[in-house]
Amino acid sequence: MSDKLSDAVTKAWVRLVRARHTVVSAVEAECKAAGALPMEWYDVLWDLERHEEGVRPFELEQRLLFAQYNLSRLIDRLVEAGLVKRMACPTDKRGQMLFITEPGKKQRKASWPHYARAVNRHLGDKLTEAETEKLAALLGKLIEPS
Amino acid sequence: MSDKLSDAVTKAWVRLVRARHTVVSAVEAECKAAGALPMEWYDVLWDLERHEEGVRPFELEQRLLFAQYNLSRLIDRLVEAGLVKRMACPTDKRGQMLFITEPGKKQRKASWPHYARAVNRHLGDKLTEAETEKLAALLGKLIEPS
DNA sequence: TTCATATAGATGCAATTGCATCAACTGTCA
DNA sequence: TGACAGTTGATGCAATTGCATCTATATGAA
Repeated sequence: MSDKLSDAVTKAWVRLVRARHTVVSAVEAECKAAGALPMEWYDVLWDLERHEEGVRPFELEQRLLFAQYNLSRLIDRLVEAGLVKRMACPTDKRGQMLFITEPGKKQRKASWPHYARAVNRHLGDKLTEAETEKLAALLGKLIEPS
Repeated sequence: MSDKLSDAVTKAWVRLVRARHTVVSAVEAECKAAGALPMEWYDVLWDLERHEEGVRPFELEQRLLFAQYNLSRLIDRLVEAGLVKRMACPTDKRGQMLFITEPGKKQRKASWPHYARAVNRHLGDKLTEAETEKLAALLGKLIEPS
């Protein structure tokens, strides 16, 4: 029983993977061509920008669903690119606090319109407002903890 | 205008990425722990199994949305593992025909129940039948060519 | 305190991916 | 025909990812 998949579940599974792939690769290709930052970089910068008080890497890891070792190296790259600053964490000597730099803010902001346009084109324009809300609601159920 | 994202579109975009990540990583982790084949291997084998007459790599590329260079090397690995056979293509000397081997069929089949259970658990069980169908229909609209 | 266990983050190494480009055909059109 | 653009698949090299493990510090129980 539990190792039968209904047609509906199979279809939803396949389409979840396909739709995400189709939409994300179209958006990323367009944004890359336009010179925008990669999506992951954008996400980190955006999170840091909304938390001016500083962010711990493990928070980012949880909020953005990164693997720890990938995030660690992504931060390296962001720091090297001058978009993020690492500071020692005052309350935990193991840890660090991350901050977005001015160039980071500038580049994040410059990338935004490209993402907005691309997401509208490849997602927003394909659904009505009501459908979009319905989709978000259904996807929400897949994310909620069990 | 087109570089504004409505709240609904933003939410759907974020959740599309999150939901796929959450569901796929849960499914893959479970299947891997159970000793099942990786999802990509499974997909290729399943496609080959349904096309006993042989499959050209470029067909796989289109049907399964692989990048050409990734597929080329994935096939290398499958051949090396003895799950797939490469044969010269009789009608196009540039090309090849791919076939699943008996061990390939066996392993594909052995992996199936693990995928079925995991997909049921992480997707099917989170939605009603009607919701699942609605989700598939909405995702379908994101895949359809423009 | 003091030891055991858990958490934060980094890193060496192997595997995979992305990019650019190549060689070997095919198919088309003059 | 025969040049030429297009297709099929492979590959060198750099970048990224995954895995396992490590160091340093924190935390909690005895």
